[in-house]
Amino acid sequence: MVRIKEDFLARDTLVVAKELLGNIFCRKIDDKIYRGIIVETEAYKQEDPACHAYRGITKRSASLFKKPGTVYVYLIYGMYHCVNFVTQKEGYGSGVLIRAIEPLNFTGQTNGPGKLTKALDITKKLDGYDILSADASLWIEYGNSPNSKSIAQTARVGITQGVDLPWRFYLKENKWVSKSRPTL
DNA sequence: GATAAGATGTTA
DNA sequence: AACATCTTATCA
Repeated sequence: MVRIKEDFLARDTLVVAKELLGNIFCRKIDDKIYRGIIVETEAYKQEDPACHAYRGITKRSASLFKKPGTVYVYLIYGMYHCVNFVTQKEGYGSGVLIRAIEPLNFTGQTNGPGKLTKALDITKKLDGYDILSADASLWIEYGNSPNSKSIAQTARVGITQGVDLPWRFYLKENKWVSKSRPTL
């Protein structure tokens, strides 16, 4: 039950995205703690056209520029929330999108970015939240480090820019990884 | 103030 | 493959 600290997140976003795999996503709701293994992530950096921080700081993306450990939650397509953890350093807009987790002590649909936020009641109320604070209701604990051979690296899902960047990481043969999208 | 596009999920 | 559905960004 050791929580990750700022030094884990204050590194290159690609490294953080890869190393978050296998760690435990924790969410406390009404004194119950829900835990799940992070099985799929994507990296987003400021100089990447697909990143919300690409065109500078805006009202929506402001949290991406805060210190490592800040939560960035936004609404997509008017109906689904997506959750990110901010990385690197304050003032630089970057983060890791959590796309899927494997539930450990609860049941729920968590094999997609919109589904896992719905299952764990993650909404814009948590945007700008600090997961490193002592009384956090959302945080990450160290889990089992996956064998490097079990990690797959591919292009990201659901974007129209920066498609050539292989910045998506997931655990091979894990049934909780999100399904590929139909052609747009 | 209007408009277009979007880091998705469900259904058929 | 189509659609549900609405915030945000980007103009004017």
